[in-house]
Amino acid sequence: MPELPEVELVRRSLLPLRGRRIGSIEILHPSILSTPAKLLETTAGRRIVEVRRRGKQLFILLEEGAITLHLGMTGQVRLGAESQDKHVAVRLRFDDGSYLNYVDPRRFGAVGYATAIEDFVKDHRLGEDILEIGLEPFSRQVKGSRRAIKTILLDQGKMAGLGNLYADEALFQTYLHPLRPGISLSEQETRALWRAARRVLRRSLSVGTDFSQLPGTYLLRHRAKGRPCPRCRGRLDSLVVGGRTSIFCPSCQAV
DNA sequence: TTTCATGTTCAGCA
DNA sequence: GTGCTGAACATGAA
Repeated sequence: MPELPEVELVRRSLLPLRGRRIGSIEILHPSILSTPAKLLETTAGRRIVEVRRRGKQLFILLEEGAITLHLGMTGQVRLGAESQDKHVAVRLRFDDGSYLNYVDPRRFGAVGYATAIEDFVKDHRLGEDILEIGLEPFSRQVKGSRRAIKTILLDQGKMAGLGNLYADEALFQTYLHPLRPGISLSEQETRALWRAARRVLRRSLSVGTDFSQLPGTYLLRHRAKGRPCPRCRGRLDSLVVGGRTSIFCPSCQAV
């Protein structure tokens, strides 16, 4: 599921929950809890007022406090009936008898309780949302570091929302090698990257994150080592940066 | 059977 | 303090 566009779709799907009151909370896989179960259970009886997102992090705002939700690598939200899936980690029952099932086979996700979004953002050092960040702060983050640009883009404390796939896409569209030190980017390259990152996320959102509906020139449609680059037909290559596999075109994205 | 995966965090080390 | 690597978490798909 989870990079910014996928999480944003989940946020939108949760908006109809506004106004509903939480009846009870069932915790089936406690290992995904990021705060004590007791805290989460105190939300029983409270009404949902809004659903917000910052990067890949979701906040279900209540009359008081918020339920925090991160989809990890395989998290899914299923609304409606009570799911019997063995991977349901947390289940909320609402006053109208409907359910929110949080399903997460790998259990890398996290569900918890926060008093306020601002506290959570501070505690988890979450950077500004990549769709919200202005060119100036983006540029400061990029040019203020000697680290590989790919690593900077993935650092949720610098800017929140880009994951491995969309970071590669933004670099591909900007002809930048993933290992280029942030500090080495020109003004022009930095601006192009800022634009590309936002463009790519919005475009994916506009097609409901269905990659097959993205333009054929997108790297996302061809992400595999050895396959032809959609621009120059050269062979795509891979490289591990910051522990993640980067797919790039060695000829379009020269160091 | 083995490898790899759209994420995050932490220990260890230079 | 900076920054890199590897491991850990747990499961399923190729």
